[in-house]
Amino acid sequence: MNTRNTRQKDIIYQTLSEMDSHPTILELYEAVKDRDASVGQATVYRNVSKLIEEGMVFKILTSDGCCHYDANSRQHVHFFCNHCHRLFDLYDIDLKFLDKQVKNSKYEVDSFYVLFEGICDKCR
Amino acid sequence: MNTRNTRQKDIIYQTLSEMDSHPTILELYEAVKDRDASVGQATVYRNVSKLIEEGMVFKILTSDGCCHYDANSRQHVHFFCNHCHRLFDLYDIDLKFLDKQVKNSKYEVDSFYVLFEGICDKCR
DNA sequence: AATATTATTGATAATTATTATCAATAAGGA
DNA sequence: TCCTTATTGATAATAATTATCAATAATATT
Repeated sequence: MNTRNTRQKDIIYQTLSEMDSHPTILELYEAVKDRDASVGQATVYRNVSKLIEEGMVFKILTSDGCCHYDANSRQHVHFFCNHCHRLFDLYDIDLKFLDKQVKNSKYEVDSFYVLFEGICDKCR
Repeated sequence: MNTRNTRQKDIIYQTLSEMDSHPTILELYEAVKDRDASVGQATVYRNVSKLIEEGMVFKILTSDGCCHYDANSRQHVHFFCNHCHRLFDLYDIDLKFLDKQVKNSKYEVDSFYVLFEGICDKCR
């Protein structure tokens, strides 16, 4: 037996999947606690790392220091507002061109990641 | 007088500019110390932040926890090898199509950032 | 179903990265 | 040259993440 399916891992993945925001670990931990207060913070860290390795969850990198997480596998761009610090999805940016170049690359590209930074429509 | 040009800031920018790797703060700090051992670590943090605000330096985000920095303003893609953890530039990826979409966006996009992750040619 | 094995957990300590504090220094205008 | 105050270096404080370890529970074996 190599890995085990645990109740905690299920709860963590389900909770993240149902969040449309892109929570930090701490925010995810708070949401998980609402479902099961016994789940520890270290368990959230551990399982999110596992889910990333399994390709079920993606790490989102922004300028604001800490990491955000996303269980949405549909290809999309992230937008980070430097003013209100909101992080959200853009589905109307076409990435087919990039996809094609990735496939023709001499490197083995497992994933790619596109982040826009600027001022969102609400803030300006 | 609002901001001042300091010897330390010059050294930090020059040092980063001449590094073709994309150092972390600590690696940059070590390189800076070789030029002037009196420069403190906090000064490196502070000046890199300033240089980012001024658009002279870019923060590179990878999966490996800490941030890397780049003084190269030429538009390019970063590749992070999940095996050897090297981070390097790709200049042969065409981003014109992204540029175009950025300009037509309803958001004010100040910068965008493209990262590929996978296995580099040396590692496979 | 009962048992044995060991991956995983929760709690907490340790580590690491980054930011804040503050007296001393030095950039640059007067 | 003097004055003002932004910046510095050293260090403390904070925040994010990882390591430790006994207790628990998932699952393979009996």
